[in-house]
Amino acid sequence: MAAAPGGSAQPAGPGPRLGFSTADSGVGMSGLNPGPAVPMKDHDAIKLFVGQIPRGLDEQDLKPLFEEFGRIYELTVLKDRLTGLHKGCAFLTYCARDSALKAQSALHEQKTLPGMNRPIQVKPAASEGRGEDRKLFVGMLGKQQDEEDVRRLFQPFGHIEECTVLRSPDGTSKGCAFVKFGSQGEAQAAIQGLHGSRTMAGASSSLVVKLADTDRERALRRMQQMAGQLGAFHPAPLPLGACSAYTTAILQHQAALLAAAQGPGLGPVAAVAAQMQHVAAFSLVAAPLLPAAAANSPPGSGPGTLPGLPAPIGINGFGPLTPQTNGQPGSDTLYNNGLSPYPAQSPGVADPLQQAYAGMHHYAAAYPSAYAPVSTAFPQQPSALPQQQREGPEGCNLFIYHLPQEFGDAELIQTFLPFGAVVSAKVFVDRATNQSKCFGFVSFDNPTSAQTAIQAMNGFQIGMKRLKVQLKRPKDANRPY
DNA sequence: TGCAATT
Repeated sequence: MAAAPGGSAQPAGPGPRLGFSTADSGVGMSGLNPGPAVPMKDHDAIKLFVGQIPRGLDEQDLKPLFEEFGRIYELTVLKDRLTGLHKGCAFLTYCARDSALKAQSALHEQKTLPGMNRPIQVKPAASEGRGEDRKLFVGMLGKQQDEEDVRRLFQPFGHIEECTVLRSPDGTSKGCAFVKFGSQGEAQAAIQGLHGSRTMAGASSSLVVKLADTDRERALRRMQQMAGQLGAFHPAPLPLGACSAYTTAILQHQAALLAAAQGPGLGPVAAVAAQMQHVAAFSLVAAPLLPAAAANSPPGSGPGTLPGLPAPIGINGFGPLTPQTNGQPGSDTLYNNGLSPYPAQSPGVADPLQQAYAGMHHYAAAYPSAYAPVSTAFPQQPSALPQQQREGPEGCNLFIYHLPQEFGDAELIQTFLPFGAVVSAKVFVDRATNQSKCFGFVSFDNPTSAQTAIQAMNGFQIGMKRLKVQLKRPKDANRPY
C-alpha cells in the first residue's frame, strides 16, 4: 500500500493512522511521525542515531524493537536522497528522554540484528551534540571548587562526559569550568536548573551556566581582543565625552614623555623600533578623537604628516585641554626640566615620531578597513600583533587605581603605550553591572618600562582624581619555596 | 575608592 507523500500529516482522517498501533498500516516510505493526537515529545528529548540496521528493515519493522523502551515520537530510516536506497541507519526520537536513555543502554552495541556483522548502534545523534551544544561554560564558581565538586553539582542533570576546571598555570582555579554532557537535552536541563540558582562561596555573583562558545564565537572574541589591544578598531567614534579630553591630555603629555621614556636602558635604535609601533597605534586612535587638535595642524605641516592619514596628534594643541598638573610628579617635572618634546637625536637615528608614522602605515596596511585609502602595499606584520599573553614577568605589571569611570581597555593601553611594549592592559569591569571598577592592570615586557610608567603617571591628575600607578601586588601563593 | 583575566 502506498502511503501519502510525507506519510505523516493526514489531517482529520478517520483514525490516527500514525499512532503507533501495532497494526501494519503501511506507513513506511517517509518515516513515522506523530499525528495530531500524539503528545509532543519532552523538551529534553534526545534524538538518537541508530546504526547497523539491515537494509531490509523499514520503520514498521523497527518500531516494535524500539517501542519496548517507550513511546516513539519519530522514527525515520535514512535513505539516499537520490536513489531512495536504505542507508542502513535511522533517527529515532522518543517522547520521553528517559526512553532514549534506556534504549541506548539496552541496545547500543548490545545486540546484532540479523544479517549484520556488527552490533547495533544507538546513541545520541550527531546533531544532538555536534559542536558545543552539549558543552557548558560554568562561571562564578568558588576558587576552591574542584572537578569533583563541579561534577556533584551537575551530575543530577545527566551523564557528564567531561568536566574541567579552568586553572592558571600555577594551578589556581579561575573560578570557571567546562562541563560536557552526553546530550544537548541534559545540557539544557542543567542550564535551567543551575544558572543563577545559587552563589558559590567566594564568588562575587550567582552561578553562571550557559552554552560554551562555539568555535566561531571564540574566534570572534579573539579578534575583538586583538582589536581592543591594538586600539585600532573603534567601530564608532568613542562615546566618551569627557574621556576624550582626558585621553587627549594624557596623550599630549606622553608625546613628550616618549622621548624621555626611551632614555637609558634600551639602546636608542631598539627603543625607537620598539616604540614606533606603539605610538602608531595610539595615534590611529587619538587622531579621530581629536578633530580640534588635528585641525590645529594644517595638512602636511606637522612633523611627518602623511597624505591619506588623519593628522596625528602632535605636541601642539595644548590649550584648553591641558590638565591641571601643578605639582604632579612625573608630568610637570618633565615639562619643567627643560626637556624638549623634540630632543636632539643621535646622528643616524630618525625622529621617533617620523618613525612612528612609518609604523602607522604598517598598521593601516594591516587593517585596511580602518583606513581604507592607504595603500596595502606594505606587508602585514603578524608577528607584531599582540599575543594572548596576559601578564609580564614580575616587576613588569602595574596596578592602576583611580581611573576615570569612562576609561576602557583602549584608553588604558593608549595611556601606557608610550612607555614601552604593553603586553596587556585591562580595566576591571564589574561583571554584574558592566561598569568599570576604576582600576586596572597594565603589563609591560620589561621592568624598565614599568618603572618609567610609574614615574611618569603615578599621581597624574585627571579631573578630580589622581592616578595611582604602582607595581601590582605579586601573588605570593605557590612560591616555589 | 584598593590588586584580574571565561575556552
